Amino acid sequence: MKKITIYDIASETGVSAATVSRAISGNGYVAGEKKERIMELVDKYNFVPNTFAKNLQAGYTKTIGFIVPNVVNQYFAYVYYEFEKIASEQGYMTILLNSQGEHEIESKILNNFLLQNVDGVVMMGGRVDVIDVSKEDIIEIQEYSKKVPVVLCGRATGRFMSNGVYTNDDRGVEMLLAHLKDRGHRDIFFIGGNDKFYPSYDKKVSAYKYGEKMGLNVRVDRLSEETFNYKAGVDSMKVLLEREELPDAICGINDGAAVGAMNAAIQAGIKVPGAIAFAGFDYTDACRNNLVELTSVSPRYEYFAKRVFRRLEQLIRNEGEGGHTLELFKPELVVRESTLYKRQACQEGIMLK
Amino acid sequence: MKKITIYDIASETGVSAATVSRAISGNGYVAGEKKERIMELVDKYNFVPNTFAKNLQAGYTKTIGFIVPNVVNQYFAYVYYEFEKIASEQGYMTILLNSQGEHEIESKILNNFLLQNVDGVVMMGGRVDVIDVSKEDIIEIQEYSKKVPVVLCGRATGRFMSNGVYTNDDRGVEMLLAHLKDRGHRDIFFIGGNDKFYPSYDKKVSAYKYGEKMGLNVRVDRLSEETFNYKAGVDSMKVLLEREELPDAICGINDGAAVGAMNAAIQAGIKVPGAIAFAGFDYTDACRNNLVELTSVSPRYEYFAKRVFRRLEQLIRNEGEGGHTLELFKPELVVRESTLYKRQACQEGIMLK
DNA sequence: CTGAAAGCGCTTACAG
DNA sequence: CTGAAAGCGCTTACAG
Repeated sequence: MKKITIYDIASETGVSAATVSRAISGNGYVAGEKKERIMELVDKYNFVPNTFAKNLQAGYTKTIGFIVPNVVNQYFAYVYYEFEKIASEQGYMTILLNSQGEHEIESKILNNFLLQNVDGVVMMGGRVDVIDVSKEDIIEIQEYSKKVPVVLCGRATGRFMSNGVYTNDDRGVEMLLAHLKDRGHRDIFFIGGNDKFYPSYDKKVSAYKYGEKMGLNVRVDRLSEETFNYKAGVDSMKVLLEREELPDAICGINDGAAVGAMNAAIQAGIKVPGAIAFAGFDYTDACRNNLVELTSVSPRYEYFAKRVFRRLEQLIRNEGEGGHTLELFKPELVVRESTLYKRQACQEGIMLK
Repeated sequence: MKKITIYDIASETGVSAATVSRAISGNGYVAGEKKERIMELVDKYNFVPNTFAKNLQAGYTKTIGFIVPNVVNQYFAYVYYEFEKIASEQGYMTILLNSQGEHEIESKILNNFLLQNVDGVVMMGGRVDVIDVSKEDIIEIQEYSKKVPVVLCGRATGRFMSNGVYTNDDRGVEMLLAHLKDRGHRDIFFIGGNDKFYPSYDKKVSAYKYGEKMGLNVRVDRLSEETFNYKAGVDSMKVLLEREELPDAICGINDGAAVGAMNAAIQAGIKVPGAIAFAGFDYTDACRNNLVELTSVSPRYEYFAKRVFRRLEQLIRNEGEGGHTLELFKPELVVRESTLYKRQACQEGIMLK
């Protein structure tokens, strides 16, 4: 089964390859009657022009490489989903690869993207977020960013001399604390995460900063070996339950941790919503699929993904400012049942609208 | 900034382009000293051979197109994650696109994959699972499967004259019912899903079949406008709670529905685990991230993905049997807390190990 | 071990 | 409106 080419169509129609090319691509004029005959054959043979030959001319691939630690994590799945949607609309295909957050795998993927001649690369997680990156990991990205347009989804991207687009976590924490304060909460406990990753560390710093500013009693203590998952929340809550006094509100480093803590509290017989407020970050499905719906800081996935795409396309087109830029955008606080009670009202058992 | 080519390297080294090609690709002999000088320049210029020119020769892309309705759904995320892992190991890149289950989007994606010259295509969800597909949708896949190797992840793939690799849901239902019977349950209720999709419809048929075979009182009734999510479970449970008598066990069409039902039961003050057993399908994180861990039928993602990849590669290499094949494989029952009690023991309030 | 040359399949000024 | 021809950047028999 021989591959059909533009030449086969040309000879069968009795025209030149150039004319066939024009007829198919729509660039240039072709007599109506000739065009019809050509298109008939295209249909008959299911002819599809060879992209390589095409790209060899064009010099671009309309392909974007996308790295996440793991799509199974819904945070990354949402960002990718939205990104793919806008990229597809703009005629780009997206290659999604999972790095498992491992720097060697990242390197391998980056290299493969290069060999694949992707037009641009988006990278999330892994070394992008690691506070204590090695010199080599930094240099690799610096060099890489010279070869192909790169957008890193993270806050600390200046060190890579690359471009960053990310949620303004500082604002997110501020909004959440303001909301909790408004509900009358004073003792606020942050659980989950660790100090190795910026998204986690930054929230801690912001929590203390705004806690002080707002006159709240904020405490950040991970309380578990686990870090970014449900179990981290369960473990942490169990530790807290041992203590003489419980906080007014508990914030998880992400929704998973928050829901874990909330469920552990429920299991211990604590009235939720009510006796303790709970909140998380990321606004994943975990917020909804639970006994009590969780208040969460949403990165606004669609908007996020669009900003990433827009920046990447600028770079691909060589538009916009050169050098490396960092764009941070404000997240959105989604208030749900878990923080519906006012501290006061809660003590009296009254639920607010 | 001009693109470096093999010719630039050649002239700067004073050798022919052919020699540079040999040095870089490793095909053919090159004098050690020349090779060194060439590789130095490759390093200096960060030279990466143009894949199009390469592929134009080779005739393949080492690229696979993968369609899912939505990666945000963890079932698909797990399959993709495992597939990408094995595909990457074998030197393939995977393009992941979301169809939202819409047939027009599927068509568009399929066409783009063709233009992209992918070596093969994997398709999940959408029309693959729809019982009442249109003639056109069927023909499209039939024709498509002639142009490029395709593996459909579904049970009813014969109609597409294509290749199928899928979980044996019939066995899954059988295993689950056998387990529930073993625990002493007789009245078993299946909730969620609908009759439009095979994975849902098949489970219903199997449930009745094995129910009868095992002497169980099986009932399948979706009880909700919602179908495959948490809310379907919550709604269904609320309906059941209105009835005079509750079943011994409730099975959700997937984990989400099962957890929704379980949570609604807990909220209504029913003792879980204990008074009612709960189970789901897919073994997603929802099974673990909950007050009570859920028993679930796992598709064994890694194995699943490997079978899909293996079959696709056979097709790409033109190995294995021609014609269209359907491979079904046995899932695995993962037993957890939610079905730990025996019916009898539960009535007496004793938990079993 | 190495170079000249043809070829992969398309596109696009150029000249009519 | 159309054809001949060069070119995109690489690879690979072929002949030394």
